[in-house]
Amino acid sequence: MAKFEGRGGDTKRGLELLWGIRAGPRRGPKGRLDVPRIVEAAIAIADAEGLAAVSTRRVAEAVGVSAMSFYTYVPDKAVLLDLMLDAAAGDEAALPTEADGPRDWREDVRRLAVAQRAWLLRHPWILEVTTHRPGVGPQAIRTYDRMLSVFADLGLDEVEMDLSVTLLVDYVRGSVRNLVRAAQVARDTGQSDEDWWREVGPVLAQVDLSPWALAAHVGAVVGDLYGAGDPELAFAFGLDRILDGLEALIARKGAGAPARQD
Amino acid sequence: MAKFEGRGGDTKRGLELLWGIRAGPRRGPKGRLDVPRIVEAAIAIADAEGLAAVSTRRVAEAVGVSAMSFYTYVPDKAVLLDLMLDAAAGDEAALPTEADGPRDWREDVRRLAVAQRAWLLRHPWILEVTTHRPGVGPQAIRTYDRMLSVFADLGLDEVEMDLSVTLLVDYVRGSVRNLVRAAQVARDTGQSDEDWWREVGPVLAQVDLSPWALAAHVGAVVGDLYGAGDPELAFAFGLDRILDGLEALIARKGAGAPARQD
DNA sequence: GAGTTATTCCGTACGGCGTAAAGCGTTGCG
DNA sequence: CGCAACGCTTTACGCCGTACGGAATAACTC
Repeated sequence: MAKFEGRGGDTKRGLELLWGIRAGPRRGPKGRLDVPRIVEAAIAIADAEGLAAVSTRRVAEAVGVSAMSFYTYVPDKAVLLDLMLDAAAGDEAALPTEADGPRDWREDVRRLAVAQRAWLLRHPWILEVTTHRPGVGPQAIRTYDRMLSVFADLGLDEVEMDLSVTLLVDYVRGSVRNLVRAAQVARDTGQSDEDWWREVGPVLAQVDLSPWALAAHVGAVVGDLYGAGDPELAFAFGLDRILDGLEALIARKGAGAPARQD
Repeated sequence: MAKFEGRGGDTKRGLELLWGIRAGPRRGPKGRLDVPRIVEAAIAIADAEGLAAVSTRRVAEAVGVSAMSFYTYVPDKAVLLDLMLDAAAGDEAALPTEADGPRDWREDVRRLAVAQRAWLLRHPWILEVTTHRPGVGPQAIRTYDRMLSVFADLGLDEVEMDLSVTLLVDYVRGSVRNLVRAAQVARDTGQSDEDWWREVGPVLAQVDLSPWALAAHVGAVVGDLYGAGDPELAFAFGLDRILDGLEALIARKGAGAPARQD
C-alpha cells in the first residue's frame, strides 16, 4: 500500500517513459494502446475518485485491456504514479510575464502560491503521492523553472532562490492538505464535518478540558467564528507571513534590486 | 490506501476509546488484552517498519491473538490509527517555562518547531496517517494548548494565535515530509539517494534542458553545493523566514507587548 | 517462402489486505 | 439454574499487486 506512495520500481524504465526516449520494439504485434492513454485514464480515475481507486486492474479495465496487459506498458505501479505526477504537472496555470506590466515580486509570488493551490485542489491525489526526490520529468522541471523565475533578479543567490521555492511549495502543500483531507473523508464516509461535530460534541462535553484552558478558550472562539476552521483564511494568513519573511530577506540582501512597487 | 469507511457507531466508539470513557462490560469472559497494549504494539511496528507494516492481522499477531480478535477491542483500522496518533503525541518534548528565565517568543517558537520536527522524525509514520479529522484526543489537545501558550501575551487575538500555530505546524510537517520519505524509500527499495542519482544522471544527460535554463543552472549549483539537497538547511531557512514574518505581525499588532530581547 | 524471435495479450495463481458472518466456550446476572 | 452477553476463533469474500506461462502476432534472417 504505502509502499507505492514513494518512488521505486523500475527507475530506468520509468525515466525513459517520462521523457519518451524508450527505443520502440521492432517486432511483435503492435500494441493497441500507448502509455499516455493509460496515464490519462489513471488521472481521470484519481481526479474523480481519489488515489485509492487507482488500481492497476481498474486502470487496465478503463483502457479496455485485461489486468495483466497493463504491465506491458508500465513496469509497475510506482512508475505509473510517477507518470501521473508529471502528466498532471502539465495543467498548471500560466504565470504572468513582464509583458503584463511592471513586475511586482510579491504579487507574483502570491499568484504562484494561489495557482499551486488551485492546481492541488484540482488534483487532490497529488498530495498522497508526494515525492521525496526532486521531480525529474519534463513538466516538473518546467514548473520548477517557472517558480525560480519569480525569485530571480531580487539579489538572492542560487541557494536562497531554491530554498525560497521549497518554502513556498512546502507551505502550500501543507496548507492544502488539511482542506483536501476534509473533503476526502467527507466523501469516503458520507459524513460531513457538521455531522461529525454533532457526534463528537456530546462526547467531548463529558470531558474535563480545564487542564488545557487556553486551548479550550481559543478553540471555542475560533470555532464560533468560523465553524470547524476556515481554510481560505488560514491559507491567506500563512502566505502573508511568509511573504513578509521573504521580504525581510530580500530587503537585507538585495540593496540594489527592485523593491516593492505598491 | 486510506479507504477505511468509518460508520456512525465507529466514530463514537473511537472517541470513547480515545478518552477512556467506555462503559465496561458486565458479563462474558475477561479480555486477555486492553486497548493500550494493542496501540502500543501497533506503534512499535510502525516505528520500526513503517505504517505499511501495520495491518490488523500483524498487530493481532504481535499481541498474541488471532486476526479477528483484534476487532473485539478496536472497531476498525481507522480507529486504530486515531488511537496511535494520540498515543504518539504523548512523547513530545516539554516546553521551557517562565522559570527558565525571561521569555523570548522567537526562541520559544523555534524550540517548538525543532521539537515538533524531532518528534516527527521519531515517529515518521505519523506523516503517512491520513487523519480522519482534527485531533480531538487528550494528547493532541495538550499539544495544541502548549503551542498556543507560546503565542500568548504577544498582542495577537485568538484567531491570529490559532492561525500562527497552524502555520508553524503545517510548515514543519511539510518540511519533515521530504526528509522522511527519503529514508523510507531508501529502506523500502534498498536504493540510496546516490544510487538513484547514478541511475538518473545518464538518462537526464540525453535530454535537452535548455528550455529551462534557470532550473538547470540553479539545480546544478544547488546540487554541487550539497548533493541532492540539505534538509537541515532548508528547514532552518524556512523557519527563519516564518519567524521574520510573524515578527512583523507581532510588531504591528502588539505595541505594548514585549519585543525581541536579543 | 520458412523459420526464428521478440513482443503483445491474457488466464491463472499466490500471498497479502480489511472485515463480515457464524460458531464455540466462558462468564455473570436474574 | 438458565440465559444473555461477551471473548475468541475459523472460514470466507472481494479486493490488491504482480509472477508465471502460454497463445497469437509481427518483423527479422535465411
